[in-house]
Amino acid sequence: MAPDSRVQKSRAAVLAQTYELLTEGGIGGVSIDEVARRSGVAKTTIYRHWPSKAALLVEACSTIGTPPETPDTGSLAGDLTVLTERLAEQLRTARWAAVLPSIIDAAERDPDLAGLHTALHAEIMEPFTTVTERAQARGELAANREPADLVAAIAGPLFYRRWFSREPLDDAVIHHIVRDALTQVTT
Amino acid sequence: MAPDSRVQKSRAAVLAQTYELLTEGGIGGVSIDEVARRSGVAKTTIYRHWPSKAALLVEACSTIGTPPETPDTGSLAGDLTVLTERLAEQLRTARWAAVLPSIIDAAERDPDLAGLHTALHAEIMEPFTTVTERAQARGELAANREPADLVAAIAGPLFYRRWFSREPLDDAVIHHIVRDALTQVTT
DNA sequence: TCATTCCGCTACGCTACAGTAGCGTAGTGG
DNA sequence: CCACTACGCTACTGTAGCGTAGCGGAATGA
Repeated sequence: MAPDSRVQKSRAAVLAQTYELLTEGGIGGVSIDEVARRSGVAKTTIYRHWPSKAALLVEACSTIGTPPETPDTGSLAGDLTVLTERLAEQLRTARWAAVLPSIIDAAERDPDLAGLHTALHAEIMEPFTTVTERAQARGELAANREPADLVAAIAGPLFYRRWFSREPLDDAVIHHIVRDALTQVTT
Repeated sequence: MAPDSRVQKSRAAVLAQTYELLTEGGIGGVSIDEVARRSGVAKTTIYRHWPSKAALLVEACSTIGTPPETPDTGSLAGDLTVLTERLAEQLRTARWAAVLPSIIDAAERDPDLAGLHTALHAEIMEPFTTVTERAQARGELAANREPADLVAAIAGPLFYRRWFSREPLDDAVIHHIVRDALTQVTT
C-alpha cells in the first residue's frame, strides 16, 4: 500500500492554498473554486479528497498551530517571559492571528467549528498551562490560585490589545503584563 | 416638513430585523432578502432607504451599544466593581456579545467596518476610561500607570474567558479580576 | 506491458444573494 | 378632495458559490 505520489501532491497543494486564502479573507474568504484556480488542482479532484467544503476547512485549520516548544528556564517568571514574548510576536505577525476572529465567530454558531476552536485554543495555550502547573508543583503559586487565572491574566490583555483596542504590543507593554500577572499570583 | 410616518415605520422595522438577524448569524448571516421577508418591508423599499447592504449594516450596528451610565461610588474599587459586573452580565446575555466577533473579523479587512469597530469599542469601554481617569485625578493611581493598562487588565481576561477559553464568568472570577487589577495599579 | 488509479476538463443544475425597473395602489399632509 | 410620496409586488439581470456527471488522458506500480 505505497502512498500514491499524485495524491500527496494534490492534497498538499490544496491545503496550502486553502490556508493561504484563509489568512487573506478568513473563513468567509475561502471558496472551492478559488482554491482550485490558485492551486492548479481541479475542483472535481478536490471533491474526490474531501467530502465537503467544511471538511476541507477543518483540515486546513487544524494545521494552523505551531508546534509548541515549551521553555524550561527553571523559574515561572523566566518561562512566562519567553512564552509571552513569543505569543505577542505571533499576534503581530503570524498567519493564524488574522484567522482566529473568523473561527471564533463561526464557533459561536457552528458546532463543528466550535470543536476546532477548542482544539486550537488548547494547542496555542498549552505551553502556558504547562509551565504554570510546573510552577504550582514547585510551590511558586499561592495556594488559592488557579493556573487558569494566570493564563487569563496574561493572554487576556494581549488578545484585548490585539483585537479590541488595537493598541500596539510593544516590549514595554508585554513586560508590564507579565510582571503584573506574576505579582498577582506568586507567593 | 413633517416626517412621514410611513418612512419611520419602514425604517424601524427594517433596522429591528437587521439587528435580529445580526445577533443570530453575525454579519454573514444578514441578507436583504431575509430582512425583507421578516420585516414585511419590500426589498425595493429597503433599497429606497439605504444605498447598499453595507450602509444598512453600519446603521444597524451603530445602534448596538447600550447608553453607558457611568457610576460614581467615590472610589475606584467601587466604580470598577459595578462596571465589571455589568460588563460580565452583558457578555453573558447581551445581543451584541454574539455579534462582536464577526465585526472584529470584518474589521480585519474592511476599512468601513474597522471604523465601526473603533466607535463601538470606544462606546463600550468609555465608562472604564472615565472612572479610571477620575481616579488618576484623585491620585489613586501609581504615577507610572496608564489608564489603558488598567482597562486592559480587566476587560482582557473577561473577553478572553468569554470567547477564547469559554470558561464561565461567575461572580468569583469577576471579583478576582477586579481585585487583581487594583492591586497592580493602586498606590 | 497493462490494469488500476488518479487527474484535468467541460459542462452541468441548483441555490442564494445583490441590486434594478416599472407598475399600480394606498396612505399622507395640506 | 387632491397632489404627492411611499409602498408592495412581480419580474428581471448578473454574479458567486456548492456540488455532481462523465469523458479521455496520464501517471503509477506490479
